This record gives sequence, C-alpha cells and structure tokens, in this order.
Amino acid sequence: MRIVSYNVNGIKARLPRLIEYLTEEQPDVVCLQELKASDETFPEADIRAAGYGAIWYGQKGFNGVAVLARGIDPIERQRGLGGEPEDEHSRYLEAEVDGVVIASIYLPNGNPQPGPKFDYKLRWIDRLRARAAELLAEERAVVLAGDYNVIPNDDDVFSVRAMQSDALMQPESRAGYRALLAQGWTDSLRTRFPKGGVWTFWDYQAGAWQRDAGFRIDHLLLSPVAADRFVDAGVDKGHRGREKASDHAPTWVRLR
DNA sequence: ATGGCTTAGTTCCTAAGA
Repeated sequence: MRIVSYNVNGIKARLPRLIEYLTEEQPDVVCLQELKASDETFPEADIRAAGYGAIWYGQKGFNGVAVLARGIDPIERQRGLGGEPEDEHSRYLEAEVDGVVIASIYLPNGNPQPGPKFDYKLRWIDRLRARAAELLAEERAVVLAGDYNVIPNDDDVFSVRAMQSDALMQPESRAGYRALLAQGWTDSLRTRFPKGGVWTFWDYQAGAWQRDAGFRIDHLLLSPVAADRFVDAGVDKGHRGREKASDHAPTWVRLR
C-alpha cells in the first residue's frame, strides 16, 4: 500500500499534473493539500474518471485538503481539529482506507514570525498533537501525511543561513514537531534517509529548482502499528521538474 | 536584500505562500 502526500498548490491549476500523476504512478492513497478551491469547485468527476474515490474539505482561495483512494471511497472520520472552534481554516481531514487511518494535514506556514500567524501555527501544532495522542490510543495503523511547514533538522535544508529566520525552522516550530514524534510516531522519510539531504519543496523563485535549493517539509508519520509494516519511503522528484508543476513534490511511504 | 515566482480572488492589483 503506497500512500502519498502531495501539496498541489491549487487543484484547478494542477489538475492535468495530478491526473497524470495518478495515471502514471497508480498510488493507493493520495493526501492533497492547498486545494485553493471551495467544496463546490472540487474536480470530483475528473478524479473519479482517473479511478479514484475522494473526500475533500475545501476553502475558497487558499488552504483545502483531500484524501483520494484508488478504486474505493475513503471513509471520513473527522474534518478539522478540536480546541479552537473559531478556526475556520480547512487544514485537517481524517479518513479510513482499507483499514488504515489516514489524515491529510496542512499545517500553517507561520510567516512572518514573530506575529499572530506564527502564534496560530504553534497553537495548531498543539491541537494536532492532542488529536495525534487520541489516534495513538487506538493502537492501530495510522498515517499522518501532509505539509507540516516544519524543517525538522539542519540537514533537511539546502542552507540553514538562508532560512534561519523563517517560521519553518524556528526552534518553537521544531520543538512542536519533535514533541509530536516523541509521542511514538515514526518519520518515514527520515527512517529511509537518516542522513538528511532529501528535499520535498523547491521555491518557484530565484532558480531554486535549478540550483536544487530545497528543503523537507512534507512528512508521513507512522503510528507504531503502521511502522511495523514499513517497507520504503521516497520523493517523486521528477514530477517537480515538469511543466506547470507544484512547488512541492509528491512524497510517499509504502506499507506492507 | 522580504527581492526573485505562482495561484486565486477582491483581477489588471492584492494577499498568501514558504
């Protein structure tokens, strides 16, 4: 079972690339982020025609997450996180697919920092951690897949100096991510490439792709039961280099 | 040095992204 996390940066603009990805790679599950589309404008028919069932949690203009499954409809478990009822951002969608619990996560970017956006990011990490603890208590296979907007370690970025004041690698952001892992989650890509140097995002600006100036912010965390089934993890980097590509590459884990 | 692209909505500029 191959599970993908893919920040598409606008599902309308990316639809040809997404359909192409589904057709070529035939992944079992795809967690999408940054749909930038309302519920009403989600391209359900195109995705279904490509052989995938889908659930989605949209928002006009920005945010938006979805879970796609090949040949079946994901069963929705939860949309949004608890702890902040006034929060209307579409950033969390939890489903069950073939007995595995899978969440599509779009953690707030948090720039500029310091400031209210950064505070929101840190609160959101705490809220995610609360949900993650509940999921661990179920003692079943769970995959938390998404754009975490956290660069976990210095070897997860092309240049520490270039990014040092960015919300993505502030000590508070990293501490929140580490505290999540400390609950008992396994960072699948880190397990596969323990020395780092693997990127999932390359900025559109300043020739970042051409210079391979990227970093790792898309993560697939495994519960202990899921980690026992770990086979492999990777980044479909080739899809980042295509015409009209997202600035994120599809990132995946394979489970037995 | 907050620039340098890209997307979407409030469109021919602004906000947001990372």
